[in-house]
Amino acid sequence: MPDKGPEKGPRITDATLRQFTGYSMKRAFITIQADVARTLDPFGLRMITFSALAMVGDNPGLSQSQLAAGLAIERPNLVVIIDELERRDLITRDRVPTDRRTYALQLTDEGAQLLSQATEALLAHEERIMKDVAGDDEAAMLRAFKHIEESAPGRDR
Amino acid sequence: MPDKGPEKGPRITDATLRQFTGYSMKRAFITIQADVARTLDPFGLRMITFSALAMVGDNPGLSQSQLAAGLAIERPNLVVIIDELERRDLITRDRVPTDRRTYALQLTDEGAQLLSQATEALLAHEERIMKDVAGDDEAAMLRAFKHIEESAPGRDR
DNA sequence: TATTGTTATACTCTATAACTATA
DNA sequence: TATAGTTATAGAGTATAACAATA
Repeated sequence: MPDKGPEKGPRITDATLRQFTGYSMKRAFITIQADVARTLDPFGLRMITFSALAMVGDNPGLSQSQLAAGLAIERPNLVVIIDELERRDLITRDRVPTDRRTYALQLTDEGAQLLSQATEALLAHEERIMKDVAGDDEAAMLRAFKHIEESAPGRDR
Repeated sequence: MPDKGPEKGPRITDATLRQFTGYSMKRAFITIQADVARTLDPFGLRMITFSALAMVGDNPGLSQSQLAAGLAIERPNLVVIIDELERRDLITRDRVPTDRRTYALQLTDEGAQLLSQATEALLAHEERIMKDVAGDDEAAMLRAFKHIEESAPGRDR
């Protein structure tokens, strides 16, 4: 026996799992997710609270139901998220006169400023994570994502 | 006002979020994840239990610690997974004489057969989900995943 | 009757501390 | 003392049922 190399290494193969796009995508996604979480932490934001801020910023005046649908989360789960963002004076819940059931969500100036800063930080991190990915490959990946999303059977949510 | 179109549509934009690869990847991943879950359900498997079967199949005799590391989950969480697979007679926990602390995990014949059937079903579904993705784009996407994973700061887990 | 926001609740996934038995 | 497997537990994230106010 010549050399077994470092005795401790797990030396595990994932050959079968590597056949599946979903497996590779999960690993890449976990990497990105962890980096996003680290990047947003100094702003007191999580992925979901940042997404909520961004979507309210893009769609001022939308309702909680619309936002929940846009974020693909259930309405009850959005309530606590909006509670938190409102408590921090990042968004406002404005009553709408024509339908007193709904709230019109708006960013405060402070919310818009935080969103802008967090967006900038995320873009910088994204650039670092994608630094070894060829520009053509990134474009191809985004095309693939679009087709995958469109392949969903029940994509009416 | 000419035509407002269907009155009910949310008409929400995610322009800001679409700047981020992580956001598009999350949506694509959720699509795939849901399809994988539907596909594995008839086999009584979840994504994580299928992955455990596949990795034991590729690495017969590995320990629970090695498997947990390979699956990137914590050891305590693997225990219940192995409990379940063992109870269903899909894998065995064999004592190893040289180190009585560890178990050597093996697929049973039944486990190997179920793994084979589930793998076949997953590959068929994968083909359907990727049907509109150009072959070059799929290869580019997988290259991108690899670079993203390698960009992780603390990738020593 | 249906919808918006809400409360309560439950289930899954994930993470950590601490124990036991072995080494 | 260190490690493998285990137990208990806690925290996220996510999902459903049911209610009050309003349409």
